[in-house]
Amino acid sequence: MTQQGQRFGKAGRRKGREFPEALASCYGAQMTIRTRFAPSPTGYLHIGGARTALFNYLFSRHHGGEFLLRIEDTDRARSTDAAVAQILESLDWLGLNPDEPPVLQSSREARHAEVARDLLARGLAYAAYDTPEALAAMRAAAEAQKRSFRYDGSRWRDGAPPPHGIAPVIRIKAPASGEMLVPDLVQGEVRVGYAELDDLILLRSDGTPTYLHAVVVDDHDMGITHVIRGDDHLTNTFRQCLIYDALGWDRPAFAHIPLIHGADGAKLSKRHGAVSVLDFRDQGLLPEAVCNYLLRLGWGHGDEEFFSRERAVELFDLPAVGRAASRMDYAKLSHLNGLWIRSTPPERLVAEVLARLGLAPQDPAAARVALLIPDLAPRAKNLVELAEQARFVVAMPAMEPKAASALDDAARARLAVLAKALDATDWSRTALEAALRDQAEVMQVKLKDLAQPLRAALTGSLQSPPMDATLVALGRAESLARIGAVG
RNA sequence: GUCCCGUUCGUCUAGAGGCCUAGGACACCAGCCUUUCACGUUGGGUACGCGGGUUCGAAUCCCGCACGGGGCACCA
Repeated sequence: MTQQGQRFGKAGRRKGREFPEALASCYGAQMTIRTRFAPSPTGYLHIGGARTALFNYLFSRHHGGEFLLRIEDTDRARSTDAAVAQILESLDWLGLNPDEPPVLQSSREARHAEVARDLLARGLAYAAYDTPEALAAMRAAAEAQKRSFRYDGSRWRDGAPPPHGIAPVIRIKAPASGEMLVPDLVQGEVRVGYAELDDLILLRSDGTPTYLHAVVVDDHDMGITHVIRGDDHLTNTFRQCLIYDALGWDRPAFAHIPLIHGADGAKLSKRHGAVSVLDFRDQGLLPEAVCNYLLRLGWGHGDEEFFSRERAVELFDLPAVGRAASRMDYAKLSHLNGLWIRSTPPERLVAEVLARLGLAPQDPAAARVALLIPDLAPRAKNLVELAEQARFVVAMPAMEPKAASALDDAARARLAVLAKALDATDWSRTALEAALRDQAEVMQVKLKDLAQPLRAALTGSLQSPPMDATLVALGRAESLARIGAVG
């Protein structure tokens, strides 16, 4: 059995999904897998889109294929250059850069029209002369009779004479009976009666392509082998297959992944909190954590929770993706981010923190930050917190009330003695810790009763990394100055 | 309304007929560790939507119901 065969052996029967032979063979065939992410630039890249992009990326990488990007900007009124830039920036931040330059759908309108006209010439599509008003009336009539609306273009199909003064749309001739079967790598076999599908519009009366048509033509021309997208497109797939079939083109494999919902189970929107990828970046999340979290939404691998990009590429495959929508859980994202912060090289964290504190790398305070980061990292859930916690080494902050109350007369007296002892100590963590313990013993107080006042004096707070680390980061002169300042 | 899809702890999930007195993670609670706060660690409670089948045996297969989501544009 080949490696491919084994993989499909497990995947193909997962969760009761039986994949048809055709799909199984295409899955194992020696072809280069090409996936694409195709957002429309009408707003920022949100978390749902990011996951779709991630799954496309991971799937193509897992199978040694390519990942492409297409900007679906055919809706000129709503598309903006700013949105395109934001999407590109978001994908770059997530580390999901396409293997080829992005394709602008708007640049391909001539090709879309050409394909539609070809269908028309071959008698597989027809011109329809209904006005928007007439269409609206038909829809209203259907609703009044409580039956679902299905466009009936038999007049034009049968060659009724074109009326004057109405620019036609081009509609496809859909089969009237039978059943369409669409194999889906996530959903299994999905079927629908042709009677449910009507003659959709390929080209609008102004000659521009509709979404359904443009997508089919572009995916075909770009050599897309696997269309992976949100399951809000599932029923669109039937309509697109109508076009593929009419054209005589091979249909790509489809995979419709479930949507992400907010904590209340409703479609994710701004009121649920941060949903834009760039918001997550600004809130101090690491791209690795965001991808890790997104990967675990709707997909799992045994008890594993922590996935590097490499590990994700190694393990990810479509048949293991669940079919139910999942809810966004910010607490878990935050936890994962903490995990990632703890496993990120300190140099990178230092760079992030310096940027957030507005410090140049050559700034004297930058060195103190760098010294403290390894001890700060386990205490922060995100980069914003990390930067805030490092701020005290740059300049002595205002004393917190609780910290101030830890500095009573007795405490200050102890600090004065401690300062002398420290000044006589080698400025290393081990020596400083020993000195601290020695002094506590000499003063006959608990270490805590010496450490907390010291912490208050040094950081203005009652929470910080261990005192030896803090003293080293601050340096001898600054540490003694801060102790002196409260005496 | 109609078509399509779904339903395991509060949440994300493991689970492909016996390994399930249902496992892991987040969150929550309690203990330990400790120089504070974290980190770490130990333990705890909480789930197979409901009803019928099939089977010696079902979270797993089938049917129905309920509930939820998505689509039904000259938007994408």
